[in-house]
Amino acid sequence: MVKSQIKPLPKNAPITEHLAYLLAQASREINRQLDARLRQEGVPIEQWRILKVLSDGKGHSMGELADAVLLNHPTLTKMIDRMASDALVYRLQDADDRRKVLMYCSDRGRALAQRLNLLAHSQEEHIAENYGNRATEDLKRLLESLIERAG
Amino acid sequence: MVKSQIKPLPKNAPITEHLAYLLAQASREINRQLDARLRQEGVPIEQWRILKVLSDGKGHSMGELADAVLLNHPTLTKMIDRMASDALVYRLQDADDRRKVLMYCSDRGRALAQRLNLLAHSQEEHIAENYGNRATEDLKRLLESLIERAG
DNA sequence: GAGAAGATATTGAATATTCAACCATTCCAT
DNA sequence: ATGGAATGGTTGAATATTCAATATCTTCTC
Repeated sequence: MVKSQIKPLPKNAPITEHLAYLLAQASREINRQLDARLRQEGVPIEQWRILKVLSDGKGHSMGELADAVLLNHPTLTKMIDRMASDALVYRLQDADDRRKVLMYCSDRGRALAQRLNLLAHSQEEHIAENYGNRATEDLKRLLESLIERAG
Repeated sequence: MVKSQIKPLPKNAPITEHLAYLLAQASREINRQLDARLRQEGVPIEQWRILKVLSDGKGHSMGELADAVLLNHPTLTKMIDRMASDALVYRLQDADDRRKVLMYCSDRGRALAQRLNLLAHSQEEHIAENYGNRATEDLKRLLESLIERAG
């Protein structure tokens, strides 16, 4: 039995060998493509994420939502302000813990979410076609386990 | 022979099943950790990338650099302004094509780059330890090929 | 149960990013 | 060679994000 063939990252490896860089590059590119599709509805990616999470119909607190959609609290507050004035979502104070604000999406928001889901779904399919189902699935599973350990 | 076992993404899959989301989440988390380390030197990730690219000693045009460090042009211009006033980098007009500006890093910049490389390298090692060499390598190769096809 | 400590969300000022317009230079066609 | 298109970079205004401070409510402790 032979020791692992994998060589350690050389001290002065090019930036393209760093995991942090590869993740940033891939994320940037894929999200740029997704963004281009969602712009058909004039909606930035973060709003799609918010609508998607809220379309389960349950109330979600701001903190919960911020984690789920990868935004920090003040940024989310301001984005929700915009979406509320577009009548896509609305706030209700939590009766059990009155510090909390529960977010819901309106019928209008839910309808938009559905149209956005179609656009996002078609992008996923496009990736799977070009890149291969196997590779796509492998990549997703590796990312999930990285996220789990890194958290 | 059996057809692929991989099932297509359901129409209303949770957001955590979307590749774009997983990439954003993983990139955010890993880069947040890297950022925390680089802050020991008071430098944001983008400046590390810039210094790393420029420490080959050759001149790099702004456009070239913007691509390499994942910033768009105006953002890069302003960041270079700051780094130039910190005497980390300097501009020289390209003699062959006077539209271009070539960027170089100073000795001070190169020294900082070396310290940053150590911090970044130790993070890579930390990831490889916690996550496994095999998984880390697999993930990198999958990301590289995704980037290649998506470009 | 009173008061301190912690949690949740928002705000306002400072900072950073983006979009569109701009200037300078080079390339290309005539 | 000359005028128009294309390329490379910067700037300024508009927009978005972040940090620190704040207000409100809950929980814990004595």
